[in-house]
Amino acid sequence: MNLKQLSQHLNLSQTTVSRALNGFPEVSEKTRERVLQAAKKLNYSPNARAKGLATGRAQAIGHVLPISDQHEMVNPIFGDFIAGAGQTYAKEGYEVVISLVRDTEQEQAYRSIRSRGSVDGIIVHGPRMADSRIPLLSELGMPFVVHGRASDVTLPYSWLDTNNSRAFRRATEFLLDLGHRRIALINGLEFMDFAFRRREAYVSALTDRGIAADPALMRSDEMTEVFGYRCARDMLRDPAPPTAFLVSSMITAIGVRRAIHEAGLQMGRDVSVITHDDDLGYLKNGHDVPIFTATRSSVRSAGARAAEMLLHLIRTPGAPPQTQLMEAELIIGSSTGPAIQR
Amino acid sequence: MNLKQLSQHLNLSQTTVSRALNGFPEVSEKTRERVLQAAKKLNYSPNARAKGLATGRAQAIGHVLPISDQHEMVNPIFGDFIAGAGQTYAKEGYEVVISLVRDTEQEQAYRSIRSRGSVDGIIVHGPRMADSRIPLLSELGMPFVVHGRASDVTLPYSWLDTNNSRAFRRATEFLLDLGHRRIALINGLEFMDFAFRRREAYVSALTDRGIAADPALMRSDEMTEVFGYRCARDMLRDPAPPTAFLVSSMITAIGVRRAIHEAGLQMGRDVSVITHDDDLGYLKNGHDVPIFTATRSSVRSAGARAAEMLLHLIRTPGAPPQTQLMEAELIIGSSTGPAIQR
DNA sequence: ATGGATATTCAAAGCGCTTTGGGTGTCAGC
DNA sequence: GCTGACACCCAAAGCGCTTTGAATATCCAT
Repeated sequence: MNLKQLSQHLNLSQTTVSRALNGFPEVSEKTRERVLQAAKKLNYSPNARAKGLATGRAQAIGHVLPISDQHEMVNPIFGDFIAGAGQTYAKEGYEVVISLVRDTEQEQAYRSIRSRGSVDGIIVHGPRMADSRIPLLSELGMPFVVHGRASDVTLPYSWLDTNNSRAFRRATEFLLDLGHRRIALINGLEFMDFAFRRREAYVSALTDRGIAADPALMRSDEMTEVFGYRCARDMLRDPAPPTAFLVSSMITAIGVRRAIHEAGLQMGRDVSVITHDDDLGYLKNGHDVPIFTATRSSVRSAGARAAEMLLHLIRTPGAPPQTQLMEAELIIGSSTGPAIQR
Repeated sequence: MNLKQLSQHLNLSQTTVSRALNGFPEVSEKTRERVLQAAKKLNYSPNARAKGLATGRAQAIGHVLPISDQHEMVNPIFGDFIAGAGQTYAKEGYEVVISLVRDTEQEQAYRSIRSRGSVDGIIVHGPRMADSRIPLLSELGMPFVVHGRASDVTLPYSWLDTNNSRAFRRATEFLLDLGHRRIALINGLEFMDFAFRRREAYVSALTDRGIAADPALMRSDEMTEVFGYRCARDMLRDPAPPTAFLVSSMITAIGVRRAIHEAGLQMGRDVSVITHDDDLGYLKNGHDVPIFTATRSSVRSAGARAAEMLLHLIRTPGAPPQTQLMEAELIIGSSTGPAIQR
């Protein structure tokens, strides 16, 4: 069923039917009603491609996921992010198109997305410190919002980020206040902006209390469970083991906990752990009592908010860049306690 | 840059340029070369909407994710599935369009996807036992592949599934062979087809050995970490606790492990655990030594395979439905051991 | 030279929609 | 009765591509 058929069925012109469906004022209420009825009954909905071609709008948002070469995996927070953004999109009639792009093909991918014109805007995931995608998208004149920030990019752009610095500073200070002096940092890949900021905050919180950061206590890699396990296992075997771990994701923290248990220690008593918690739907940090002391920031609401920002940019051409910094809560769980001399 | 501009630039007709770019034989090698050069230099790529409108093909695949009303979450295996499928799609020049759809809006959503025509085929995720989407899509004449199966649907359709029955039967028998008699099943939601099959297999494996399944040892819910934790905690407090757990996902199994530790027990010695393992990139089951004894089946390769099947269906109209059953490996880890009388 | 393949190119129609730039009919005001 | 304003509706152009049906150029055998 297409517009032509529908309009013939109604004995109206395509113009009138189109206008009736799109809420234009110059069509009488009576005919509009008639058109809407018929459209519903005949299950008509306009062809997205034709509509897009005619209007120049795709009614779709692109999410470009950098795909990790090592693990061929998609960042597990993406599902929740899209669940949040999806709400907003659905409300406004936008679709989501995703492309998985390897690092080596990034630039080409963005250019071709641009010229294919299949999306009206883009959410940039996983920004690096000096992310070339940002100047590129600016140059291409395509609306975009970055989930995160790129510390080394100077030109203005829209972003939505968690206050990683403050979160990790507070977490570090919290551990210091508990008497911990040897605090390990199990971080994400440090060319990722969020991980860089977290490390900076951790290091400076230590330095401010007169403690030099010990490179032996700092690790950085993709945030898998196994990575957390290995780091913690190795460090706990050290003659001078850490008394606390600061971890960049729940999944990694679960690996850390596994290593702690395996070493015959008890988390929260013998060794403390603080993790960042993205508040993923399937991986809640306990229920009434949190498992981990954590810096919590919901990635689902970040998704919803980023989507709103992007839709705003799309609808208001020439709008100035939007930015938003979301604070993380420090949730006190049972994984932290006073430092113990061993 | 569009076709018209490009063809003017080259002093050729749009026809010739279009044909040159799309590899038609009736254009001389010399001009083809010239066209390709220019297209590259001027960074031309055809407008997807216009191309789609003209050809009737969208060059896009729809992934419809049922979104859980309770947790507003996207199934965590989705990321890996799409990572697998994405490889195949990218190779063949297809995009991925995803829609998040609530249960209540399923039918409407599929109809509108159909008539909007923004995708050429659909992957159906999370099939229920009597899934109405399957007859609907058949009726709409839209190519689709189901990730999983729907036991109660009789008409033929294409699917790709893990052999859940065999996997869970083997796992149950493995535990029985170790002397376990009180085996708990921590399952997914049992209106989901995979969960139903797993339960059937578990029950019949027990029955075959003369053991009646104990309803007190069977739970079913969304497969979160907290769910696993609660089930195990409650069951372990019971006067007649299970000596083994059969769990439907790694994440849930991690919750089970947490409850076991919290009860002061040791997994693999005091209590055994077998879990299904989707082999997610960020949640590998250990490295050299598996953490859990597990039935393993890679959801990433399922994605890749399902994508291939779907593309085949799209390209071969009238092709008979394709089906594929993937066997899960039984991986022996350190979470299982002989039953202990307590 | 000439007719017929063969190779190469092109103009124009069409995909399903929106939007421009009129039409027609009705009615109040003079 | 005539004009202008207003409400309502329509034919046709255009979005950027593919594809049909022809036209032109080239070449070989006659």
